[in-house]
Amino acid sequence: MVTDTATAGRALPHPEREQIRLESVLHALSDPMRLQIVRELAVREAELTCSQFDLPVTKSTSTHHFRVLRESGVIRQVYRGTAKMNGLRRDDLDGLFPGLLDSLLAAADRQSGRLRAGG
Amino acid sequence: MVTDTATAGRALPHPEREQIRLESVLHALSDPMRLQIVRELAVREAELTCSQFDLPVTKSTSTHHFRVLRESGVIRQVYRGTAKMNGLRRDDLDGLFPGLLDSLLAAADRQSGRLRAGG
DNA sequence: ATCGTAGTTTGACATCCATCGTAGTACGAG
DNA sequence: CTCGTACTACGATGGATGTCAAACTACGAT
Repeated sequence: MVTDTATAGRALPHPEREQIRLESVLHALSDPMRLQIVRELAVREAELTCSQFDLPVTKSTSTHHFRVLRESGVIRQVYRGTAKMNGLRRDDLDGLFPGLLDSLLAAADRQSGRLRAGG
Repeated sequence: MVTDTATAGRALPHPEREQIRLESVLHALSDPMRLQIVRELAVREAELTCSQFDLPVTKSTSTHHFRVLRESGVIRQVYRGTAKMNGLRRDDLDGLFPGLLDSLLAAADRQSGRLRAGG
């Protein structure tokens, strides 16, 4: 039943670093749900399972968003047992677009604070 | 008689600086056509008319893209006679999200060079 | 073997989006 | 007033997107 990649679990397609397209990254981050996921991944600085995020959508929709993030090269997903660990591809993004991720995260933080303060 | 600033015939709705949303900016820039427009505006550092861009789409589509950029707060559009001048809202964007625009432009430049080199 | 947990897949649906063509509007020059 | 230029508005269309519900798969624990 289990394939020969048993310990690694199922294989998930990721773009190579060189294949990551800026437009796809921006598109991935232009969704509030996905931006929230990325912000949380960045602040925790750890790999998180999908279910550790408290997203106001169903599981199917979560799956969809995580896949968009993975296929655009923003996160890396790895199976560990029944869980699926999600990690930010910080090295790849920083290598490709130095400073971009930090600017984006800072911008998101700023806006978040601004919205919280100004209503 | 050509007046300096106020032709003021048609007024175009722009979001105030505080109304600009990061997600909308990212969405606006996630389209290749619009990213190209913004890059050109940035490198020229001047206001350009719509027709000064050499976009591989029809005029209707151009109008659409410029409107998305304006409504997201990335560019400012002003009528001058029959022409429509387009300018990057650098001050507003830098004020809201310091460093973001430059990081994005640098990322776009990098990718452009990478794609040109690696075919 | 059975079960529960975690996530996937499929199908459906409403919406949005990029694009086009054609017809229309605004403005300056003659 | 008429004409050309520059851009807009409208309608259409094919494709992507976000969302859900329901059925399904994979894995660890009991």
